[in-house]
Order: sequence, then C-alpha cells, then structure tokens
Amino acid sequence: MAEPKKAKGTLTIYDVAKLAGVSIASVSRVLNGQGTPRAETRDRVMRAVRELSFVPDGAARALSNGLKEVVGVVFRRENGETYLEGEDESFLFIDVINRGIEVGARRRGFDLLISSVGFNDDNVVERIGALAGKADGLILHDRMLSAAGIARLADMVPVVTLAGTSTPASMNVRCDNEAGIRDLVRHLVIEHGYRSLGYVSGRADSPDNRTRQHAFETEAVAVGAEIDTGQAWQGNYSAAGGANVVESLLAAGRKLPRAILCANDQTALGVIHALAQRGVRVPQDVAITGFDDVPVARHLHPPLTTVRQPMQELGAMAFEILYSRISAAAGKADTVLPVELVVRESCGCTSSSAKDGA
Amino acid sequence: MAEPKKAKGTLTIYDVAKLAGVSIASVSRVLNGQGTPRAETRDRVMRAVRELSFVPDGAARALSNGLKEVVGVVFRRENGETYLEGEDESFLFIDVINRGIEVGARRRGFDLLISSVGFNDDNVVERIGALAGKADGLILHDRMLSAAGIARLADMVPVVTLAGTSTPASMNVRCDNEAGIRDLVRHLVIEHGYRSLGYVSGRADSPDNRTRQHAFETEAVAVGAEIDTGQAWQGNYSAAGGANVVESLLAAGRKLPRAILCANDQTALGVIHALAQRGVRVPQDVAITGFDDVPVARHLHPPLTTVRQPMQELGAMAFEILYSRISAAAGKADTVLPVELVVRESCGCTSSSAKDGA
DNA sequence: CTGAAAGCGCTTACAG
DNA sequence: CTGAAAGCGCTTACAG
Repeated sequence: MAEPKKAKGTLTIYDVAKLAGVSIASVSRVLNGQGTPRAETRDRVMRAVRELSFVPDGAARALSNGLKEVVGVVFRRENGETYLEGEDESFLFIDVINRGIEVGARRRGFDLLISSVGFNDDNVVERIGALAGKADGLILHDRMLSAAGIARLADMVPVVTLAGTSTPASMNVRCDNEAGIRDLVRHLVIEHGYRSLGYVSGRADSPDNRTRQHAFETEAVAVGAEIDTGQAWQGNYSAAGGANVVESLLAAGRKLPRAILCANDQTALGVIHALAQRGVRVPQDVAITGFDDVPVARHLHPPLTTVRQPMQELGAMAFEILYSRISAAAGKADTVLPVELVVRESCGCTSSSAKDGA
Repeated sequence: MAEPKKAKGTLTIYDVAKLAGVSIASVSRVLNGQGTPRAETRDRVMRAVRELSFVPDGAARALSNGLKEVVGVVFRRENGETYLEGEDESFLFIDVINRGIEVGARRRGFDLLISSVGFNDDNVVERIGALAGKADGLILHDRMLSAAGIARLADMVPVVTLAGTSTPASMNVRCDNEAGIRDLVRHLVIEHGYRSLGYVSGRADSPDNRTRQHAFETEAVAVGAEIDTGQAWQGNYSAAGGANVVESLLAAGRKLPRAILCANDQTALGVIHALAQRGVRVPQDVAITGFDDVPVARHLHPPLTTVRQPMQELGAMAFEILYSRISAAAGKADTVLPVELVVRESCGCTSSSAKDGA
C-alpha cells in the first residue's frame, strides 16, 4: 500500500499505530514505559517508531499531561562594552550558572528555554510572561525584576530567583555572602593586622551587594577596624566602576585605607588597574580582595584573594528547588550555599604562605 | 461572587472569557490581534487578562496552530579542563553564536531551547530527537552528529548546522574559511616574503578544519611557498594540542617553517606559549597566525594576527535560514559569511604598520 | 494486556 | 463583530 506521506510530513502517533497494527494507546504506553505491554506489542511499536523516525510532539504531550519539561531562564544581556581584558567574564559567570541549571535539569528530563533581556528593554514583564507560558517554572538571574514584577510572575508559575531575596511568592537561592565577607575581613584584620578598610560596592539595587556591604560594616566593627564609607565608594560591579572609584578618591586627595574589599572580582580588576596606573602598589600599599573567583582572578598581578562561589552548584540547586516545587508543590524559600575563601597574593600573603583560611 | 480559584491555579482562556463576559473566541482574537474586535470587547478582555495575570498556555497554543515558536540549539559541552588562561574562550565562542541566534529568534518571537551534549554521552541522537519534539527546528553546532544522524533528525524537523556541510536534508551556515586562509597566506608570503609555511590543524573530523587545511595547501602552492605537512601537525583546536605539536616537532629536531598558521586562536595560544618556553621568538624567528579573533587574541604577546569571523551574525543568520524554512518551506542550503583579516603583530607587522589587509 | 473515548487549552474556519 | 464547535496530538482512566 503505497500511501503518499502526509503533505505536512507531520508524523503522529496514529501513523505509528497504523503501521504497528495496534491502538494509539498502546503506542503511547510503550513509548512512556507505562503498563506492561506484551513483548510482541512492544516490538511492533518500537519497530514502527524506528522505521518512521517518530518523535512525539512535545506540545501535545505537555498539554495532555500538564508538564512541559521545560524551565525558563532569564538573564540580563550586557551592553557588550568592555573596559579591560577579562571583563567578558561576567558573561561566563552567567553561563556557568546556566550550565549548572542545565545539569540539574537534564537529570529530570527538562530542557532550558533561555531568554535574555537588554538593560533598556521595555515590557520586560510581558516578555517574561510569555516565556512563563512556555515553561513549567522560571529561574530569574540577579536584578531582573522588582518584587512586584516577581510577584506577578509567581502568580502564573513557580519562580526561583538567583542571588536575590525570597518573596512570599518566590523562592531564592544564593551564596553565603555574609560568611564570605566575614572570612575576608577577619583574614585582613586578624592575620594581616590591617586597621582601616574600605568597600567598593556593586550596584546599589543588588541584594547580594547590599548583603555584602552590610556584612562588611558589621564585621569590621566587630573586629575593631576603621571603615571608610560613603557615596564615593559606589561602584557598579564593573571594572570601569571600580577604576572610577579609585580615581575619584585619589583625585579628591583622600587617603586610601590599608585594605579594600571589592564587591566582586570585576571591580577588583578595575581597582587594581587604576591603582597601578597611579603607582600605588598592591598589596604593599593597599591590599585588595574580590568576590566570585572568576577564572582570570588567579592570573591577575598580583593574583587575587577572593571568595569562591559554587556557581554551577548554585544553578543545579536552583533547578532542584524549582523542580520540587513543580512536582510536589513544596520548595525551600531561601537556600544558602557555602562559599570558600581563596587566599592568593593581593591581600599581602606570599605565594608560599597563601592557602585557604578557615 | 466569591468563587474559589481553581485548585490547580491554572488559569485558562475560559476564566478570562467568563470574567470579561465574552466567548473564548473573542478572548483569543484580542490576545492575538486577529479580526477587528469592538473597542469595548477589547477593553473588557484586556481588563480581565490584566486582573487575572493571564498568560496563554504555550503548549496548547503550539498544538493548535502548529507552531511552538521555539528553536532548539545543541552544542558540545567541553570537559572543563584548561591548559592556559584564555582557554575558556571556546566557551564564550559558542555563547556568542548562541547570543546571535537569540537575537535573530527574538525578532520573530521565538525562544531558544538549549541542550548541551557531553563528549562521551551516548544516545545523543535520541536526546536531540526529544529536543526536536519540543521545537520547530534545530540548530546544531559544529561536530554534533554524523551525516546519517543529521539526516534522521532532518526527517523530523528542519535542521541548520553551523560550520559543517550541508546535506540533502539539512542546511548549513559557515564562514568563508577559504577567503580567510587565502588572505593569511598571501599576507605572509607576499607582504612578508616568508617562503616556508606550516599549518597546525584542528580536529580531523571538523569540516571547518578540513576546509582550512585544504585552502592552506592550495593557496600556498599558488603563491609558490613551501609547505610542511603530515601527522606531526595534527592538533585538536585546543591550546594543549597546539603546544603538543610544537613540542614534538622540536623534540624530533625538525626545523620550523618561517610562518605557522594555526587552525584557530586557541591553538595559536598554545603554539606561542610552547615556542616562548623553548626560546623561539615570535614573530622574529617564526610568525604565527590564528583564526577566529577571540577576545584574548589582541592581548597576547605578541598580539595575534588572525581572521575574524562574524559570530553573532553567524548565529542570527542560522536562525533566519531556519525560520525561512519553517515558515515558507524554503531555505538556502549553504550560506557563507565573509570574514575579515585582522593584522596585528604575531605575523611580523609592527603595531604602526599593522592594519587590515585587503 | 489492550482499545475506545474523553480531555488537556488553545485557534480558526464557519455561521449568524 | 461574535459565538459554537471542531480539531491540533498526545495521555490516561475506564471497560473489556
């Protein structure tokens, strides 16, 4: 029987059923491993599936069983302007987390539906909303949406935010910023004996940054160090932002503290660069630390002392939390992952003495 | 009327229709801008949609109109081992292309469903097949599948490969490798007067690499240069592979040609590094060139002369081709994008003389 | 173990 | 301009 293939070329489960001489229910069962089909039934179906190269339609499947097996991931697209080599790292940063999400997702048979958002795109909530319609849940990278925006989304679909704050409607996964900053401050003050500290902040609207800044102030006071603060210390997570802070501080004739903690490695990159240009030596004159441990951190001059966040685990954990919410309607509201102090030379340690603090 | 919300929380178009006091057909029409609904109808629907934060279900929509508005993207996950700083770039490389795909996709209202594949994953075809079921078309990065595997996939869904070769069933988008190599060879031989050339190859199974190698041999002969070839020149696109080639060549006591073209920038990175360790000066003793123009290329010592591929455009173009196939059943089988010679110093030019060749 | 049938949430001719 | 109804391709009770 030489029937012409359907014009659209869209093979359905009916085609498989016909070729195998069984009902579509049987086809569906063997494809999904449900029930206990007879060996012969199973064989005939599998043969037909193979012969036709049949793949079930994901949309129909999703509609039928209420699960798309897709997780939406939204992140900010940078402008693409870079100040220094290594700046592209932030890119990688997001990517490593996404990779972690993907690893977690694959374990559960989910795929990632990704969508980036530009910094000055409008109708962001609408765009993400449309994404939500195509996914079972959403993972939002840092600084994507206001609490209100998140609440609206969480109304439609489970939402996990990264490095944010949990809201009544959404769950959050982040690293232990407090512990990271605490370890850094203690290392600088107790082990190196530095008495004055500064903190070049990240974007003012970043929860991570606020937490770090607050931990910095609290901990510095706790160990009796002087701190230098104020508007002049406002950075924005970029190398350019870090360089700017140093330049304005110096231009204003202010004396730099003995050690400067930076909101992230990118910032530290800019700070070290600007300092070098002004002839200020790191770490002899001023010790510098970062946060994140991006790949270039170890290659800076001097190698950067920083805090390593388990980014891939962060992504995988975000997925797991989302998944438990999707499948069981339960999920931890606030998850905090441990970080690790990475002591290199920019703090004043020498390469031989540099090792992990406790 | 205080009706309890549906337990599942799944809002449907019926809920919107009821609240707005219209039929579901009307809701659908205003949501999709079809027909000419009365202003009042439109208002009532929009109000209801907003009040409920309603987002139509993507699966149902896709099933109904035969379009998921999703493009599947598949790429290789690297092992994560790195030899030198900058090696992570290959990562970025894929990412830049994906970003291009995304830009193209967004223009058409599509999202990206991404799935990476490990180098030693099995049942790759099945995995990609499942992806195909969730997408309207597939874009495959380099070296994902055999021609037979691609053919099977192309049977289910339109397929565009990147940097491969088009098959009867799939379309391909690549850069003009021949022109890039030709420009490089001419620059080295004609402008610098080098008479002997070598080519450190990429993976043997990469179409891009084969094209480059072939162009290298053809063009070198055309301009009358001597070439050094053979198994000893086999690299694998990684810095480690490039370094290996140099080390074995030197260990075997072979005289290096005056100029060495590398299959890509990563390879050049390793070659330059290995050469430096053996005290061979670049470009004074041996000139080196790359291919790709990854971000670190300009920061190498010496800055790398290479060929820039328009990666983001490559991704965007791949999407457009796929889209034209999805929407109009037509699509160019083989698309070649122009490249640009980027002359820096590793070829022997000085920073003042370095400018783009023709 | 297997098949007939209902239903998932939309879109879109088809009448009115 | 608008509504009732069919249909997209699956899955899964429900009978047999």
